[in-house]
Amino acid sequence: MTDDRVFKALADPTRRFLLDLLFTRDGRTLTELESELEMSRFGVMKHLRVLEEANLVVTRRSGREKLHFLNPVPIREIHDRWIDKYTERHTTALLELKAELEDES
Amino acid sequence: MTDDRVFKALADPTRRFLLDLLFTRDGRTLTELESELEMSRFGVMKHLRVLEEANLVVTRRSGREKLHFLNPVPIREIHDRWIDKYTERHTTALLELKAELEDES
DNA sequence: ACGATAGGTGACCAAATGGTCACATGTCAA
DNA sequence: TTGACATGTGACCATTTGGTCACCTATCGT
Repeated sequence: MTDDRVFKALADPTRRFLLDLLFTRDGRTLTELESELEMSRFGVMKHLRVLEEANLVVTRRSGREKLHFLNPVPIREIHDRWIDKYTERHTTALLELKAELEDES
Repeated sequence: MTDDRVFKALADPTRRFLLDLLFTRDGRTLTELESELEMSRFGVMKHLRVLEEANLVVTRRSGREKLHFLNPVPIREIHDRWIDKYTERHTTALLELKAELEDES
């Protein structure tokens, strides 16, 4: 199963935070990402490698730097696996209701 | 973080298979789900508990039976976290292209 | 009432995972 | 060309996780 890498990659909070960082701005280098985390460079590197092998992050080399980009395709595939077209409207409605309730509290 | 439970729950292939089973047909009991897996009842029970705590599965008791239902809401939330509305069209197009390519091969 | 059936708990073990470090390679800039 | 900087590798350790089992409780049908 190739999807296993994706889910394993998403299982760690640090890796999700890295995706969040790349979601706000793409094309960052390892050292730039490292500066946002309370962790050694090696730890961050390991996490980025896992994300890359899961195809959630794609990279491009530029001289001695390696630029990281978010790839949303695998996320979309997760969605499509358990949300069928018929009930999607319903699910969205539930989410909006939940958001409203949380705003009030 | 409450989302941590969701991602941890999805990280295991057995749990994803359980979700697949419930996706095809809801309202199954523990023993019915167990019969579909090569694992002891206790293993399946542990997995179902993790899914339930992540709110990916909701349950209802009926006598001595416990019925399990798939809840798609957390899946939808994952999607919305990293797919912004603007690029969603683009991602869908990529997926369709990928599906076409795989059909041909 | 009572055996059979459905579900539940806690302890326990092997394997996978997250994190750090010493050390190494490649590239920039003066 | 040489020192500083960006990235990479392998070994290593503590913790978490997946799985099983002995034992227990609750409910059904007869």
